[in-house]
Amino acid sequence: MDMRPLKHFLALADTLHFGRASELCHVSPSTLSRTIRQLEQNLEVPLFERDNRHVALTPQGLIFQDYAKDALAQWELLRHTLSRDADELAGEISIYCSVTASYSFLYDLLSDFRLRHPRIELKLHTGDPAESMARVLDGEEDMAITPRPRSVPGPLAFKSLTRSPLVFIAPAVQAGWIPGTPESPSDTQWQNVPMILSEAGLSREYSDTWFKALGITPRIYAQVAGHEAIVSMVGLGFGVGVVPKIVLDNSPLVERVRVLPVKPELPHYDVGLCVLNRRLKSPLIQALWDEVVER
Amino acid sequence: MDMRPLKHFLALADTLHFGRASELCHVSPSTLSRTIRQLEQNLEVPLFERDNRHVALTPQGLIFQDYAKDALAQWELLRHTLSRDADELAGEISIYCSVTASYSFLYDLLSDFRLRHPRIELKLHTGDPAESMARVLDGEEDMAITPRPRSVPGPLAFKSLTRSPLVFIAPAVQAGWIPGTPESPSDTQWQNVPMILSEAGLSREYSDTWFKALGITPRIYAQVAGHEAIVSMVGLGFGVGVVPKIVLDNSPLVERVRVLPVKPELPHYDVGLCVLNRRLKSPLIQALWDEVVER
DNA sequence: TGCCGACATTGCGTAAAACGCTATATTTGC
DNA sequence: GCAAATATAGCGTTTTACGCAATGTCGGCA
Repeated sequence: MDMRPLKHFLALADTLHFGRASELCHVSPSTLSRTIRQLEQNLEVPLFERDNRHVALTPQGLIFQDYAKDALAQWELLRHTLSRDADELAGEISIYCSVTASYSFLYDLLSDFRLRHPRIELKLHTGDPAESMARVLDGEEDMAITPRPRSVPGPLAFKSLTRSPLVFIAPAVQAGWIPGTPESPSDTQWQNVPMILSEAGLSREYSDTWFKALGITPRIYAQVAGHEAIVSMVGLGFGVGVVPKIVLDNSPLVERVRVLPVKPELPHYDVGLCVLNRRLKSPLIQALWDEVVER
Repeated sequence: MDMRPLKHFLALADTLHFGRASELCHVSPSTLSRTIRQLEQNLEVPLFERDNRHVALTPQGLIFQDYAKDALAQWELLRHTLSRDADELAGEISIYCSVTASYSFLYDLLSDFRLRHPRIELKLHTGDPAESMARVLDGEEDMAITPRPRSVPGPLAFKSLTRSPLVFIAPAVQAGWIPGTPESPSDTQWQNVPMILSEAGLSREYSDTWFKALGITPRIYAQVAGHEAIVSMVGLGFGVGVVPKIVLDNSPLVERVRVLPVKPELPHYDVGLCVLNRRLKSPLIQALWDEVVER
């Protein structure tokens, strides 16, 4: 935006003298004269009454003077606002994660980040990790805390934050169907166990693979969205579930459940930050990304 | 003021697509791209995060979007305001006149003018007509109602509005010093008459000339600024005054004074509108001038 | 009254910039 | 891996902006 016409106008309105005003603006008198003429043609009203000897503001010029002062002030204010924002990163980052992530390591990460970039607002959306990839790919969220999938989609970048074993959990109270010897699984031992599994997502895939590898057909009692809900249901005694251990560690129901020491163990759950590759160029995203990389 | 950068920015911010935005703005995509880049360089902050495939507003872009909408709205508002003012004359005209003028013919003139140009504000300043010329010449007033001087100064235009005889007035009540036979003036008759005259101005000049022509040296009791004050003092019985008859006609004290039928009569007082020639180009001034000419 | 100086404006030649077309590089979706 | 999409850089042309010098006009002053 070229604000010179406004500045030139104001200089002339102040001095009422083309020569002096043009000096103030560091342009030739002819340039100033043409600038004013352009303004007048643009607005289709005369701003100055003038002859070869006198210059005076018209009533419209008086109105325009108010406008010009205002517009210039707003422009300068904008520049200051923006330049302050340029020095210090500011804006908004939306992060999708599970409740557990928001309670555990993510909390520390974001605390540090917030101290370093107080003017970046973080919007935390919690939900089922199974959806996290899709949400990031669709651009609904800037980032997500998500388990590393078997293969990371091309447009996505993934940075591991923590690992956590997937574990079988059973109610802390006794129940007839809880496998007595989880170290040596067998179809008979598992066929009557009511399983509480994720509807979808990596933990479900790993569970399915685990059962399939042992030739076991599990009895699925409930399919749940969100690991935290699995803990709840298991704690209530509805069955046996599979969750990352970190979910357990951050659950208020940890006393109500116990880990079944099954063999073979389930794979580890690699939890990390996930973001569109191209969005890494954004200074805000990059700042958070770098914070993670430092760890 | 070229507002296109703002329009282009807003189009891009809406569509987030250079191709479509450039169509909306009737420019080529490369032009739009350069316009945005210029804005960003000017403000020294990025407004869009973009690669070859995606466009997104930065936090600063969001701020600028608010600014741009606002600035454009104000600009349009200004244009409307000014164009309305262009159709209908608006502004301010200052007029200097005597109290009498403001009470008499000027009132009618301005009433009509106000109906025709309701958006022109008139600022009436009253004072001694003797000063009127100087005030107009100095640019302190746009116009003045003033007696036509013996010779009108070059830079001034004068348009006669009305004529009024200069008259001698005496108190209505009897007083020993009031000339008994004003039709035949003589030094003896006048030498003891306390005269109440203008400090300056045409009426004073004419009075002086009248006395001089008759070889009379008047006894000046008081020199007053403003004809109305002369009527007051005469009405109070302090002496004999010289005022334009029109002042008398508009005075509440008209019953307290009477006109002396002196011979020879004083010249007529030619009262009219006076304005700087060069200011006649101003549409406002011209409108009022034309109104006078029509009469 | 006539001349001089001040000053806004215009003509003109040059410099700069703006514009559109085309080409290019990169990315996405199939 | 290929083809479509798309923001952008290069380039030649057109438009615009700028300053200098000239012009015309208005006040002031002798």
